[in-house]
Amino acid sequence: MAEVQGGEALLFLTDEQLQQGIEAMFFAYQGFTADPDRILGTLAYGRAHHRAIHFIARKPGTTVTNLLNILGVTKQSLNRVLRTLVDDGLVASRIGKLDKRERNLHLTQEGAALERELSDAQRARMRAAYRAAGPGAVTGFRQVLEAMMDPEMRRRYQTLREAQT
Amino acid sequence: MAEVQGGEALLFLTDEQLQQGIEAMFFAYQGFTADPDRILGTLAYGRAHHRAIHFIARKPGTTVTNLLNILGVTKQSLNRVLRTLVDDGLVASRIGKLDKRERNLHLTQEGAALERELSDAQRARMRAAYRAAGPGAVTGFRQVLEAMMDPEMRRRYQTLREAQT
DNA sequence: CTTGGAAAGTCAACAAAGCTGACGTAAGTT
DNA sequence: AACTTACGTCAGCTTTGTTGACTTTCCAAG
Repeated sequence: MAEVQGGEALLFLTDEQLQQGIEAMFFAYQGFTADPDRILGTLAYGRAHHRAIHFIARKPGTTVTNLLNILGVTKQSLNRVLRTLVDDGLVASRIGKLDKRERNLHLTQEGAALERELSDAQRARMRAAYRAAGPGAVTGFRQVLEAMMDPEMRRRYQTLREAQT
Repeated sequence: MAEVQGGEALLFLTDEQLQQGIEAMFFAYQGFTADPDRILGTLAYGRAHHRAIHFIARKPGTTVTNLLNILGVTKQSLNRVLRTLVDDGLVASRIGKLDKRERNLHLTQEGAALERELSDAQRARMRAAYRAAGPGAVTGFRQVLEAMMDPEMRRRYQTLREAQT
């Protein structure tokens, strides 16, 4: 019976199956970061810069504190990265209009160009993976990933989804 | 028609959808490593130690070079981690019987105990995510992850699956 | 059988990026 | 006026990656 197949996955979640899921995450994440890493390697930037650029592009005008919460690092760590990006003219940090303590972060033209280059590479891989796995798999993929997040991060992830620029 | 749904996911892969997949990977990976990181934080170990322990447990007697290929780091980087594990009595490094240049790596009782603690935490989260997402989602999850890997890594991943101790 | 190269592993030094703690300044809030 | 928040920075430490130089061991060609 077909029911056995589905039931099996739910009821007989062997340690071996879970282990394979864990290893799949590990190897897939390597692939996930491989293309941007290659591009960044040629410049003087790392993965931390990519993450900052990504989320500034995603939510233009976002504040430092907001970025901090999304990335889950300390402000000292983020500041180091942000400073180089501002100094190099990839990111503009403007004093907030309403609350002058805040800094609103935007990508400059140059920053947006790098963002596009990085995103294009990563999206191309994601697209290829989606295509290879098929439409049904995509839904499952997203469901499991979402369930794997910490509740706090899931909230932020969903917030990003809603705020589609 | 139901066909439209499936077709849509394939044909209308908007950048926005791909972007969400990318962000899901990012946030999910944070959750994926959160539990082991918490445990490791109390000890003097980090994520690199976890990875080494994991794959030694997975393939007892494996060599340093093999581990190197799986982890995708330099041997010097791995060596540092390995040395502390050996010094602390978590890993046994025995000179190879056939080829004395090789070292066969095994977990000691103490090492196996830590491995179990870490694995249990990570498996628990994976199990919870699988349960929450449902049996159908699990297949899709694995398919997309597998498609996202570099071919080289996919080969290694599949090798691990076959060699179930 | 020797010798020369390749492979496995180790030591040293450096870089990226995370962390904590302390402190300063400006701007809101009570 | 006192408190809090947002941001930036200095200093110092840790983990984990990198390259370069080295030893030991193995194997194969001469």
